[in-house]
Amino acid sequence: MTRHAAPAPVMTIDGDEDTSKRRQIIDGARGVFMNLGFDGASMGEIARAAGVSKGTLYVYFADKNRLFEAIVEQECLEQGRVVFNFDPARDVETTLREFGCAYIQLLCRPDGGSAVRTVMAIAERMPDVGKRFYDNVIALTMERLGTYLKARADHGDLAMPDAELAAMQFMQVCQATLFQPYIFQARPAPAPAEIARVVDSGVRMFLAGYRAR
Amino acid sequence: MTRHAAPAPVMTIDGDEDTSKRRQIIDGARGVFMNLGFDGASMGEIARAAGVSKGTLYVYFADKNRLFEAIVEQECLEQGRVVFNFDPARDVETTLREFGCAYIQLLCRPDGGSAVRTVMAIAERMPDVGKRFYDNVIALTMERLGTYLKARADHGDLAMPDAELAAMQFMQVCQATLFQPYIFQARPAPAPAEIARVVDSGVRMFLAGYRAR
Amino acid sequence: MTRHAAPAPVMTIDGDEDTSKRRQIIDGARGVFMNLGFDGASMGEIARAAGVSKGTLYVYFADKNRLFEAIVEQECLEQGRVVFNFDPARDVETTLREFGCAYIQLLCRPDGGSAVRTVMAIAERMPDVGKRFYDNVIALTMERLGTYLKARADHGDLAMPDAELAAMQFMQVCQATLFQPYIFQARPAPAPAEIARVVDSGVRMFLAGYRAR
Amino acid sequence: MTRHAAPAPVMTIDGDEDTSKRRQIIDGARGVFMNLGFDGASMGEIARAAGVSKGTLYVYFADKNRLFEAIVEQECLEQGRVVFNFDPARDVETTLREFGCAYIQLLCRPDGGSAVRTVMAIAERMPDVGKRFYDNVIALTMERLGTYLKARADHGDLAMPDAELAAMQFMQVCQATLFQPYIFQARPAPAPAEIARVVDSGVRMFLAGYRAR
DNA sequence: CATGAATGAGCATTCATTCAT
DNA sequence: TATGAATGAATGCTCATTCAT
Repeated sequence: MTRHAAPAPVMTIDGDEDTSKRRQIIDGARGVFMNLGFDGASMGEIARAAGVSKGTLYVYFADKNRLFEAIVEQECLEQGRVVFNFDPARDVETTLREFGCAYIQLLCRPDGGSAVRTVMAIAERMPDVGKRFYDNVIALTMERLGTYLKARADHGDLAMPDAELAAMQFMQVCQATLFQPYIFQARPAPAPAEIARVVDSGVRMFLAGYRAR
Repeated sequence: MTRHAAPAPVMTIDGDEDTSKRRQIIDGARGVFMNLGFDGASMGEIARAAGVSKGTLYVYFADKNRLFEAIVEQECLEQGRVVFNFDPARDVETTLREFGCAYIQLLCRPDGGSAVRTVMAIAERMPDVGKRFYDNVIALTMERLGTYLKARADHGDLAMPDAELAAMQFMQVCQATLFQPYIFQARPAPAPAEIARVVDSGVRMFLAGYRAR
Repeated sequence: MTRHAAPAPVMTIDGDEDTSKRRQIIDGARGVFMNLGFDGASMGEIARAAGVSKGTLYVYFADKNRLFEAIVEQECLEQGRVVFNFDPARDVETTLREFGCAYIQLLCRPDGGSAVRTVMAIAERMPDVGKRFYDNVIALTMERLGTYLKARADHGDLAMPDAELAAMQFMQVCQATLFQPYIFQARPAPAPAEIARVVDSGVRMFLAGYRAR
Repeated sequence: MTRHAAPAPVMTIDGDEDTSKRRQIIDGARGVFMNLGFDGASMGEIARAAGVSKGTLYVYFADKNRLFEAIVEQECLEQGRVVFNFDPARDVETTLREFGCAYIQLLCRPDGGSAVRTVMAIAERMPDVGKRFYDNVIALTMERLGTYLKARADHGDLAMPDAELAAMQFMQVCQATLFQPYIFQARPAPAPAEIARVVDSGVRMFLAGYRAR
């Protein structure tokens, strides 16, 4: 899926094509892109950060756009790999509380916030990149949570007409006073206790609305 | 070196400094910055859009950063001027529904979304700008809604330990499936009916959680 | 005709728009292009030769191609302005001899030869430029000589079915052993005496073929 | 550093050094150089066209210049091998007409024109290459034609003081309206009928001037 | 104050060349 | 010998900024 025209290593047994240079570039470039934004990042800076020459960048990526796309793709993969515990057998309150805290912690990690910020910033000029990130990261999480909620609804704990809407509502409610001050640099990343407090409040409101009577 | 306060206009009677050139520049520049982002906007383009020469830009603003800051400042002022009907006498459900719809419509207007996107994008490099926007636009709205909610709590309609948290929760819950797909360009701006549906659901959840029993 | 989007001088009385910078750039660039060829000439070198900054080049010309086109256009104008004495009243032999010598001298001047070489070299990638040069320089001279020949034919001195073909034949015959060794750098520019000898021989052959009997 | 003479092939019986890789490179590179010019041709493109790696290019040729020189050398050899029928026993008019047509056809073939163009273009920067091409292709043809003309002069058909000058005059006169429009891309390659017409006219003029009386 | 011509540092990108394998 | 990954200098071009008028 993410295969590119990069030179294939000759003597590796397993198919990890992303080893060595290509991966090294992506790893180095991610930080630069995320810290400075697409326009703010220069290929020279990226080359330095990745520990390769500028020319090598172009051996593995056709141009700056493609390199950026690969970074976002990688970010999608990694953020998509984050697994929350949606075991349908677990009780709703604990599950939501744990998920909420983990989700906010992810969003408010320097990496998480930067990815959201950087991709959102470029979305107008590179809609495909924006859509891809939304689909593979945000919508994916929403779907997974939605599936869990539906399972609990079938189980009789919850009652809701639209599980995915409910999922997104919960994800949003958890952000409440946490994410926006952080992403706008109005406040530093929230402390775990603060997160717990806000998520707790969110869980209470969510359950008040959707608990089966 | 060049002054930041606008030159005193010679022929105006009242001291409205923003009347003439300075204002004209801000008005022209806003669109360019919001559509193309800070880095994407060039001073030449801005000069053209504002109908002045590039040199004149530097008569009123020390550099590109300062001009951008002024734009955001102006944006704050204007978005802060948006008044929602928080008449403490109005009933909660209607007030929330109306506010929610208006708020989402504002966020999902090309201008509204662009401002959020543009400021968020630059927040890492220009934290002051980000903080200022957050404080004057988002937090301000939160405070106003919070004040209203508190009034209704005092009135006995609602019961809540933290009115501002509740306010932000409501603002977030209204965004649910609407704002993020829009800002990431995964979907076009939501239709009014869709907004109404999501806001409705948000109001229901909010009241389930905070209605006084 | 050759008007471009260059800034117009404000206080000149006559309409010489090409004064100052634009002209200065063209003059400086010509040498660089002609000596090094289109690809060999760098915009940096051109800027240095013209005594302006690299940025200024782009104020007057959209890109390297356009600058080159302007050079060729200028060259066409100037080479087109070269006037040979085609007074229809003059006798054929003298006229041809004088024209032939002047023409070869033009072709074998460093400037003349370089223009031919440089434009010919780029003709495959920029056919318009090649065609323009051919039309405005070579074909124009052919037409003027053709017109003269026709006049002399009408006068009864010459007899020829196709005056323009005859004109080109004469132009080619004059080059004989002179132009190609020069343009291929196999020999330095021919001395006037050598030119006279070859042109003389060409005139004799031409008149043998086309003198009216 | 790297040798210029080709590596001694290990498995060929006869000493034909140009058989294998070196020849393969030259064959592949010729088209690229001729189509794109010296500067326009990249070593990467050449490697691809020749079906070898970029590194291999440098095994056989010290650098791009040396490779180009070898191409021209090869071109000289091949164009020098083109044999026109200069049988001294053949009658002058037929011989000239046939040679003229063949010569123009050669010049106006894509390959022929491109070689002339490409070498002429580089002659200022690589005078040796230009001279070599002139000597081995153009002058050689001139000498052969000159030798034939002299033979016919000795035979009594023609009378001329300088056979090589006469040869070049004929070669030039044949080009008349054909070669320059073609090489400047002002017109497509001339049709055979058109060539015949112009060459015919050239033959007539030539014989009028040099036929023994 | 207003202009816009001029600047030069900076950018993304290309490409001849090298070298370890 | 043959490879192709890696290099880094050089290129065309942009743009924030300055300054004489």
